[in-house]
Amino acid sequence: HMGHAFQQTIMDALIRYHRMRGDNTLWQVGTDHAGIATQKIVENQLAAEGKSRHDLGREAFVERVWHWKEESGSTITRQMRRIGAAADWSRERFTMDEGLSAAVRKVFVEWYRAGLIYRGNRLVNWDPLLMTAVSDLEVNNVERDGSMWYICYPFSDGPVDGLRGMTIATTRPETMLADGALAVHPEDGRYRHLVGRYVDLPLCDRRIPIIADEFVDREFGSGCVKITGAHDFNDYEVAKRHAIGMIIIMTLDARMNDSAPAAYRGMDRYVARKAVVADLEHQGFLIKVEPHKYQVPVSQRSDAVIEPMLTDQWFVDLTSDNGRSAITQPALDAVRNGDIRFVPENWTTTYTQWLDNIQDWCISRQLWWGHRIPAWYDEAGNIFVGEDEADARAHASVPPVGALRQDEDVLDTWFSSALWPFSTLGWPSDQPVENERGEIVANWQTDKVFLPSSVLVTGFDIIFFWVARMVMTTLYFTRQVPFRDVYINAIVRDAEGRKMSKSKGNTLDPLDLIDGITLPALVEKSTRSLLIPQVREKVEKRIRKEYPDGIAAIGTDALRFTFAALASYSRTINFDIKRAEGYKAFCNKLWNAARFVLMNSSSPLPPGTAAIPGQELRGGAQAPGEGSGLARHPGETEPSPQPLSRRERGSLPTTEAERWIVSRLHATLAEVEQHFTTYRFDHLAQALYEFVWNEYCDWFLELSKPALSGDDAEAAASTRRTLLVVLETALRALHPVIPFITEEIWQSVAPQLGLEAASILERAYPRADEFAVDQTASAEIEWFKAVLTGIRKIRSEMNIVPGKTIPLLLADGDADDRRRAEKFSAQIEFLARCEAPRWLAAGEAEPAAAAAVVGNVRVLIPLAGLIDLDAERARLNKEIARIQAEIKKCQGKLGNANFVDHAPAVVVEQERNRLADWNTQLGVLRGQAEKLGA
RNA sequence: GGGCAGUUAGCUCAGCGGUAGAGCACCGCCUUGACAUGGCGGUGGUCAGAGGUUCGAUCCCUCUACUGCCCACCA
Repeated sequence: HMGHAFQQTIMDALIRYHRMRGDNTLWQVGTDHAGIATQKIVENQLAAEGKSRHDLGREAFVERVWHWKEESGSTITRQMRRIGAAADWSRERFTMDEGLSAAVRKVFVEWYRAGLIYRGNRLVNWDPLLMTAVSDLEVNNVERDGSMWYICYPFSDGPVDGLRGMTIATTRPETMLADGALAVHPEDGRYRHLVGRYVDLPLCDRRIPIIADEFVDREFGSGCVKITGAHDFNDYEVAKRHAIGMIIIMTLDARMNDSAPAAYRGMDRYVARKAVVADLEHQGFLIKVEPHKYQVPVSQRSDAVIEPMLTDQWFVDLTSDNGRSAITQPALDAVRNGDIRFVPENWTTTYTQWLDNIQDWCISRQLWWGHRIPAWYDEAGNIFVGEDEADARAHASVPPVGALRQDEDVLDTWFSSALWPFSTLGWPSDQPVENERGEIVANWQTDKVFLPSSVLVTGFDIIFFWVARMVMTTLYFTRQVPFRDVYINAIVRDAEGRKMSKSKGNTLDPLDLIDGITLPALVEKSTRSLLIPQVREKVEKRIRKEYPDGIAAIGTDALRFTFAALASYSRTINFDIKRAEGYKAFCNKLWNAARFVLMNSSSPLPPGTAAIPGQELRGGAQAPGEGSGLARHPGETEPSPQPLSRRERGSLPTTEAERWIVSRLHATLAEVEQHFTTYRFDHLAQALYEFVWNEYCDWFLELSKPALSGDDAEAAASTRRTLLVVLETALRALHPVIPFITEEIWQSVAPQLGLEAASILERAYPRADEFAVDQTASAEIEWFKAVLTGIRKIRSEMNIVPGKTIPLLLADGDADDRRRAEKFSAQIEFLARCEAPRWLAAGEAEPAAAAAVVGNVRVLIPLAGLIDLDAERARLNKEIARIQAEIKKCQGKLGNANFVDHAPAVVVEQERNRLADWNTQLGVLRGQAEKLGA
C-alpha cells in the first residue's frame, strides 16, 4: 500500500545514496510469516470449501499455508521491484527459513535456561474466535455503549442495620457466576464494618466474603466491586492478593461451562448475560440499570471481544527485578544513552514509556502456522526444553517418564521478527547459510560487519511490536545494538487527512499512480470489498467526483519524488495527488533539459521526444549490476559514444554564468548532503528541485543559448561542457530519489563526458567540494538577473508583446555597472528581446520611459509607442508606496533606542544597510516619477 | 486519566528569534527552436486565540480552543 511504497522509497534512496558514496551497503529485505493473519486467510479458504484445518490435520494444513505463502510472497517483491527497490534480492529472508528458525530455537532455549522464559497458568488475553492467546499489543480497546448493572448481594446472616445486602456495579453481569468475593476500600466508612461478613451470591448456591482492598475506587459505582479472579485482570490481582479461589466458568470459545449453574451451561457469554440479567430482575436482585460507555478489549486480528482466560502459556520475563529484567534494562539504557537514536526524536518518549510499564510477554499462540515451541512433556507433565528432542532429553534434570510429546503451540510471529537484525546475518551458525537453491544468503563470520546496522526505517505503529523487541534480543544475544538510527516514517493519509482504509474506499494503490488507471477500473477496485450498498454508492460518487478521468500515469520517479518531498519530520503526510502531478512535471522538465543539452552536444537525442516516455519507462528492478532496467523508447537508437574533444574536456568554466551555476551546484550539494544525514528528504528534494528548475533550467540554460551561438568559440565550448558536467552531476545527485529517468538520461550523457561506468549507480555521489565557489561570478549574475527581471516586469505589466524587440537605455550607475552592462550586453539583448543597451550620454535629453532600478542604475524603456504614460506612473507610485512602507519599518526599528542598544551589532548594521538601499531606490524612483510628471 | 503531535496563502505542506516561503489552484500575456507536463509577470497570509519573556515573537514559555494519534485496570 502507499505506506509501503513511501517507506521503500526512503530506504531505497538511502541505499542508493550510500552505495554511490562507496559505503558497504546491505538492504536486508525479507518478510515475516504473519502467523495469525496468514493462518486465518488459509482457514478462510478452507471454510469456503466447507472444511476446517482440523479436517486436514496439522501437517497437511501447514503444507497448504506454505503453498499460499509462495504465491503471496512474490507479489510483495514484485511490487517492491516496481517501486525501484535496489535491494540485494539474493539475500532475501523469511522468518520461517531454516536458518532463522534455528535462531528462534536457540534464543528460546537460551532464555529458558537463563530463567527468562517460563511457562505458567496465567490470565491472558484470549481470542475466543481464533482460539488463541494474544499479547497485550494485539488487543485494541474500543469504546462501546453498554450498561451498568447494579446488583444486590444479600448478607448471608440477614439484613445489617436494615440493609438487605451489598450493592455492586458491573458491566459484565454474566461473570458474577464466577465471583469469589466482594471488595470495598479499607477506609470506606460506609462499608468498613462489613468487611469479613459474607453475602449470598445470587443465582448461585454460594456465599462469598466481603474483603477490603486499596484497589477499590470509593467514588465509582457503589464503591463495592465484585471480584471475579478468573475473568478480569484487576480482579485476578485482587484475588491473588487475598487468596480467593478462582472459578473458570467459560469454555475457550466463550460459552458457559459446567462450573456455571446448570441453567446457563452451554450459553454464549452474551446470551448468558441476558439470561442472568433477566433472572436477577425476576428474583429481585437487580437494583437498576444505567447506560454506560465502556472500553471493550477487541482482538486486532479477528475483531472478537477478548476474554481474559486462565490458561497455560509461555512468557518472556520482562519484569523481574522490579520491572527491569536482564532483557528490558539494556534496551532502555541503549536509547537513553544515545546508542540508538530515534528520528524524529520525540519517539524516544513513546519507546521508553512503554518499556517502563511493560508486562511479561505472552509468546505462545494456539496456532499451527509458525515456529513450534521447542518444549516437550513427559507423561507426568514435566517440561523438557531443547533445540530438539534429543537436546531436551540431554538437558533434563529429571528423567522423563514415558514418551515425550512436543508442545502443540507456536511462537508469536514477533518472536522471530525480533531476531531479524542478527538472524538474517547468519547467526547462530558458524557456517555460511544457504538457501534451497544452494546460494549463500548469509555468513555470520563475515556479515557481522552489518551489525549494528546504520538505520531502521519503519512505522511508529510497530515501535513496540518490533523495534523494542529487536533492541531487546539483539542486545541480549550479541551485546550490540541492532541499529544506530530508527527513522520513523510518517503515516500516509488521503488528501483530506483521513486514514486510508479499504472500508472507506479511499485507498490508493501505488501501482495505479505509477501506471494510471481508468475511472471504471478505479471505481470497481475501490468498491469491490464494500458490502453495504449505501457506503458503496457514497464511495463511488466521491471517486467519480475526485477522479473524473481516472488517474493519469505519473510514473515511479514522480511518485518517489513526491514521497521524498513530503517526508518531513511530520508524523502524518496527506497524500495530495496534485502534488505528485507537479513532480511529474519536474521529471519532464529534467528530461527536456537533458534533451536541450544533448541537442547541443555531439550526440543529441532524437527529436520528437518532448515528453518523457511514459509506459516505456517502466522498468524491472534495479538490482546491483542489473543496469537501469529501463526500456528505450521507440525509435531511439543507442547513442554513439563521442567524447568531448580534448579542448572541451580540459577547459575550465570560463564565463560568469558557468562559474555561477557551478557555485550554485556546490551550495546545493552541500545542502543535500546535510539533509541526507538528518533524513530530511523533503528538504533535499526541494533543494534539488530548485537547483534544476529555477537555476539550471531557468537561468543557466537560457544564458547558455547566446553563449552557444555567440562568436566566442572558447566560451561556447566551455559552456557546452559545463552544461553536460552540471547535468551529469545533477543526475547523480537526484538518482537516489529519481532512479529511472536519471539512469535513462545518464546513459546518453555519460558518453559525452567520456565516462565509462555501466550504470549511474556505479558513479560516485557528487560532493560539494568538487565544485568551486566563485563569489564574484555570483554577484555578476545576480546583477544580470536583476536587470533582466526588471525589464521583464515592465514588459509584462506594460503589455508589451513578448515578440516585440524594444530599445533599452541605461542611466546613472557606476563603473561596475558599465562593465557589467558591457559584458552581458549580448545576453540582455537575447533574453530580454531588446536592442543592445545604450548608456544615456551626459547631457543627453532623457526620453519619457518606464524604468527599473537595479542598485544605482536605471534601466529605461522609452515610452514612445510602447507604453501608456499613466500606467507607468501608476506602476511607479505603487512601487514607491511599497518602498516607503519598508522604509517606515526600518526607521521604526532604528529609531528605537532599545533596538540599537540591545540588538547585535550585525543586525543593526544590516538594518542600516537596508534602509540605505531602500532610500536609494526611493530616490531613483521619485526622480523617475518626476520626469514623467507624476 | 496520562503522553505525543498538529493548527502558516483557496488546497497540500516547509520555515521557526531579526525583510512570511514552495507546489498546486487562481488572474494576465505568450504555440519564442529543450519543455504548453512550458515561459514571463501577477493576486493571495493580523502565521488558531489570549497572556508572558525579549530591543524584537509565526518561531521561546504559559494558558485556552479545536483536530489527530498512542498508552492506561475505573468495576
